[in-house]
Amino acid sequence: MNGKEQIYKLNIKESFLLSHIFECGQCFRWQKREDESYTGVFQNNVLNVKQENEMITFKGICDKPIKEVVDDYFDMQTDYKDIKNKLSQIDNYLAQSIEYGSGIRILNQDLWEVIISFIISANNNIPRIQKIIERLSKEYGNKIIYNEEEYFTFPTKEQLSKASIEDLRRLGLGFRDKYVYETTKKIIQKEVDLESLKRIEDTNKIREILLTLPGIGPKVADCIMLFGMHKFEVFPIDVWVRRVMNELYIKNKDETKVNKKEIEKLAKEKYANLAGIAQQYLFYWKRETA
DNA sequence: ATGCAGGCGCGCA
DNA sequence: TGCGCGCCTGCA
Repeated sequence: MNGKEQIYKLNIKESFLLSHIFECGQCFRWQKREDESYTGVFQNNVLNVKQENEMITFKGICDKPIKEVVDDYFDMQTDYKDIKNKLSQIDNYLAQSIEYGSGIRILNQDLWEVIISFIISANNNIPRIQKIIERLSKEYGNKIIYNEEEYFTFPTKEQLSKASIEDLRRLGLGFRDKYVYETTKKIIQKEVDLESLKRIEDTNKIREILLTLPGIGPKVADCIMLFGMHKFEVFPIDVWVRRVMNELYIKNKDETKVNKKEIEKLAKEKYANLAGIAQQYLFYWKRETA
């Protein structure tokens, strides 16, 4: 199947909008094209996705049947309508943000890629994060040709372990170079084994383990669990979420002084086991309307 | 041009 | 435990 283009069409009525999915902050490797379609690389796949009304066309190079690849990656088995109904009943603020980001879905991304990507995201801006990840992929990933263009897979941990701290610095990672280097080493040596990590149920236990990796603090750990492990109950708190939670509920004059514990408590009480999804709607709404 | 961007790790009370 | 600070880099 490798090397040959596959096509898959799908009719979706709701809870699927490419701009919401790719611009809610969960992924870094999807580029919008002139025709409003998006092209991206994930695992060993290069995909172009075009949405026209309710018809969505997926095409590209996959190492498995494209339907399987798409259904898994785009989280087709999860009923977002049901989730949105539940969350909308919590309060009007959330209902409003859900309406705004109604097409958001949490992608099933590769855990390893998410770990490295979110270490890179620390104190960084999105264009630069994207550029760094592209350079890493071009330097250490595998080349895939599609429509006569070159694409590069995100490097495996073995591929990335070839990079020295100096190599990483040269690729523009800045002070995160040593975090990526050390974390890669720890994962290669199975000081943290990603396969066994995936089998752990308790999110607090997973977080505890992730926090032992350099460059991973509370926010990055929660992003990794939400985007790389589909843990819907975690609530990553970054500046935007702090901002929106303060504005909606806490109303402190100085948002930078808002206690993180207070936000955590609020999220748990209000959103419970769907806090992570609520976070995505709130984050997207606040950031897009800022 | 200085400040800032989707935090982390460190040192210090 | 909790807080303040410095940090690579690129871009406005």
